[in-house]
Amino acid sequence: MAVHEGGAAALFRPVRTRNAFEETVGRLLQAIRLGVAAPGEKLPSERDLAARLGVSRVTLRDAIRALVDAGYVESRRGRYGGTFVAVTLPSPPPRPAPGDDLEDVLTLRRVLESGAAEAAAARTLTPAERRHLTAALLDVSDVDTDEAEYRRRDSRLHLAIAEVAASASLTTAVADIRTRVNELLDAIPLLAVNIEHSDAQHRSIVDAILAGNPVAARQAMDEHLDGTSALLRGFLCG
Amino acid sequence: MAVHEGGAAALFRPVRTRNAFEETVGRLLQAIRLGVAAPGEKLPSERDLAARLGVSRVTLRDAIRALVDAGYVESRRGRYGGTFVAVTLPSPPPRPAPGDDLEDVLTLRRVLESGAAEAAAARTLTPAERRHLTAALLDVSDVDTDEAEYRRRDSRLHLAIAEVAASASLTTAVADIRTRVNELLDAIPLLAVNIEHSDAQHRSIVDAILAGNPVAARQAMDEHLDGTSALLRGFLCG
DNA sequence: ATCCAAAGGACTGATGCTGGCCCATTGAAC
DNA sequence: GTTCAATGGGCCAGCATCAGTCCTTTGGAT
Repeated sequence: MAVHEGGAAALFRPVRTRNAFEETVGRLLQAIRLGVAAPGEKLPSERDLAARLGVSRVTLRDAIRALVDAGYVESRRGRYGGTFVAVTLPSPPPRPAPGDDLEDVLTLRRVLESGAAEAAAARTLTPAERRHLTAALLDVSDVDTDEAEYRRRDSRLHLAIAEVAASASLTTAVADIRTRVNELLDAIPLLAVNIEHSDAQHRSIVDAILAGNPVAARQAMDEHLDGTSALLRGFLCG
Repeated sequence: MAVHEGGAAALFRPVRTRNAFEETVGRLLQAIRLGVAAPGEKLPSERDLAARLGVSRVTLRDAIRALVDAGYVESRRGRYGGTFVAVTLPSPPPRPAPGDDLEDVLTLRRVLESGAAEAAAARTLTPAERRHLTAALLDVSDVDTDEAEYRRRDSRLHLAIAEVAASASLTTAVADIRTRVNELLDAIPLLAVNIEHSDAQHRSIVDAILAGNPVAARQAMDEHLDGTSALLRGFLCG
């Protein structure tokens, strides 16, 4: 009698997809792409970052070196020096075919992000959290025609929603799934119409969360996600 | 201007919590604890497992050795030999205080598992999937007073629900969160009353999924999870 | 003008993990 | 009874990664 095949795939998956160097590059890229580290901003010092990422300074430096070469960051020596996110970011390399995992990504995103919205609305938010959320919302609606910048602020709003759900693991999961979704979005054009829709939907979501209405928050998020899901399916699958 | 503090914590978290050996032990233990590898069953061969886990055979063997020493598995040499899950599993070591992450775990679990139930109900299941789900349901209701065995079958049912949601990443996430929940459950007693309640709730969940009713599936799962959440909060927090 | 603290840059020895190779054991098939 | 294939057991050279240490650059404080 051998192990049950169904669940085995989920558990006997690779323990480590990438090595420490690659993971580190990925993590930094993720921070830049999601807008957590905005253009021009300074990253933490190498010693600090290495400690936070649980990686040796050598490995971190190799990763930073790769990002410098690729044009994502710049390093300056001396006191008040550091590593800075480039003011003008390189455009991401063209992605290969998204393949089977389109539905995988969309399914997981719906579960995580709608769940986060509901969980956030179910809590009693502190004033700081309410401000954080509102600020992120205003940021998104305040972009003039820079597609890349819009996508970063959009990600930051969605991350902020996950944050106020007050589950660190959930925030992490949302950050990961957004990175995957963004990779797919990079392959398709962003239309002004979509942005207008999104802005209105963002407002509904945040309103529902601030009002403490979990059902409405979930529903608003569902609607919002359905929009981009349809967009992605249309461009990538049709 | 430094990086935005909120999201930074989610992204600048450790790249690797544990080393390859520890991760491997954890993965195998997870498979055993969740009942994916049931007592007496044979694990895949070392060469096969090492490949699936993306780890060298040396590392895998070290991990297996640790599990042999701990009494979780037994190895037999020769053709038709292999590594077998022990027939009587050791009881898990007493856990330290669960601490802050109780709410973290419970929040994420609700998001993932209720989301999985809804996603599963939203699909049109194949006959094989319907059978898989039904079989897992019958398995759970068919346990006589063996607490550990009950928990394994319970986990397998919940995993089966995630599987029929047809998102590999979601299945993985559910497996991980269940491992964390089970660690907490190990610290508290399981009452017969709870089992009866659970059986009825399991039936409602599966019924809703088979009927293709996402709203009912989510609601049933929410109710089910609320039960154990309350139990855990009561025992661990009060 | 000098000093100094904070940052990046560079090196080294120790350790973990890998990939490959061969040996030892077992039970079925012939 | 011999053979053979599949499996666990063990070993080793090489590479990745780590922790620690020291050097270099820079600009504000004195």
